[in-house]
Amino acid sequence: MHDLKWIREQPDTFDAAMARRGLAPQSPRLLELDRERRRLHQDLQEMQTRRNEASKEIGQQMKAGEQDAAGRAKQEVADLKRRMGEVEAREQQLQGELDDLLAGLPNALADDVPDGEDDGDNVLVRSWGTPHTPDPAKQHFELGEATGEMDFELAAKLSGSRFVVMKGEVARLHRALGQFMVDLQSNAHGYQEVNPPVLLRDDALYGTGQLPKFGDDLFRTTNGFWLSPTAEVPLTNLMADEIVAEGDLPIRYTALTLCFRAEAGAAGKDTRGMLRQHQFEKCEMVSIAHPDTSWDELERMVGCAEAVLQKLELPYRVVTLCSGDTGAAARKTYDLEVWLPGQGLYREISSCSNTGDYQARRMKARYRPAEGKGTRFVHTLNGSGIAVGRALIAVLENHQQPDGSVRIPEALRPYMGGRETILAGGTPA
RNA sequence: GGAGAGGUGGCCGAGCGGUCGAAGGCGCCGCCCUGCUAAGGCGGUGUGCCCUGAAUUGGGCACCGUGGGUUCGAAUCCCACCCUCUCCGCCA
Repeated sequence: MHDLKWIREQPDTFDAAMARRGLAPQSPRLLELDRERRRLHQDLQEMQTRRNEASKEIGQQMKAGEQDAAGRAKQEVADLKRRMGEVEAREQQLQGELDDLLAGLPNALADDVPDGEDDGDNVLVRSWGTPHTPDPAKQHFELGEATGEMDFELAAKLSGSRFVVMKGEVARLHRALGQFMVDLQSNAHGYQEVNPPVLLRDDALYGTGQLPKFGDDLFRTTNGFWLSPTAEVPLTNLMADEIVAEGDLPIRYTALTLCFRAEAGAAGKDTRGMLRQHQFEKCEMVSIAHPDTSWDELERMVGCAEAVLQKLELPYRVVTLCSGDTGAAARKTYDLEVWLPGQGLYREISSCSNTGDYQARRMKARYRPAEGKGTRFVHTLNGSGIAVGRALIAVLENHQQPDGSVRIPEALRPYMGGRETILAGGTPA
């Protein structure tokens, strides 16, 4: 959601920002609606003022027994009310139109976001670790299916495509990864652990920007709940309609939750294996930040996500998403891409964004400045810290041994009952 | 799912047709008093929008769960919806 005052004051800047998103100039129509709406609003206010005055007069006249005067005043208010009804209906219509337009517009990109079409134009920031390709370099599903502990056919029986059944050591590894991540983000990085609902109401999805435009990507229950596509939604919406003290910022939350995505636009993409599932686990980080420090907070958050990959000994690189690849709610996004030797590619495993006040405006999340009056919108950030299913893939593929077994990285062993290796000799646990 | 109660300002809690943006208390902020502390005194303390302005200036409008309605006038009356709580049922 954009600030109408900003659009009024700097329509050219605003249109330039929308142009980077591939949109035609929006300000002429918005400002036309805004002008007309405000004109009607002023008329309405004047009529309301007069009505309030007249009603007071009527009260006094009735008390004083001046029936005639009271009758005349009542007539005046009756006329006024008829006109007010018309003006009010028109104003509401314009307001609705304006809200709909504004709600559908993407966030303005940060100045340092590179221009580009798609993920091919993303810009490398740094990389960590040395990608190596074991021989043989099996894909994760080959490793998992070899012992029967990762089973897609079994999952298809229950739920169709884009689901998996994990068993034994693979299931244990998956659980270990999730625990490890949420422990790291909460204990070491200061994010408060939260266990939120993942069945959500319309308002929550609207607040973070999935609605009204991207409902197709989501699952919905028959009684109107949305299945959370990421804990970003419940965690960020904890701040909806709240006003916090300036000194309370930043507020940092983390949660390990299931995520559900319809993957409507991904037909035929990544159909093999666990890379793209309708249901997956993710450790999410959300920061509620002061506007002055939200860019620093973004860098910090990326570091918190990177820490996971470093401790898991997984080579990765950090890229800045280009204009065409940056999500609608974000001002700027860093992706972490982990090396997957089975595919011989870097693949996204975390995405960290600063949305500025875009989501905060939608959900009315504010803080009270220590100095001065009024309230200001907070900035909200979200990042994966990190996707559990994809981390599982990365661990299997990067730490696979020639015999098909997989070495457990040091940091994970406490969560694996001390085990150093799994899938040894193709023997199920 | 059945029966009942209720949704008012940061919190508690009055108000039940006009003078209510809303008593009172708590909390918070400022000042005063008390040679410390506690107690006490005075004042202030919601949000959004519109007009105006150099301004944290002046003025106005709206908001007492949400949306409608009745009325000259609604926090107060009526209707619908949402939510919360209690008991019963079911259940991890």
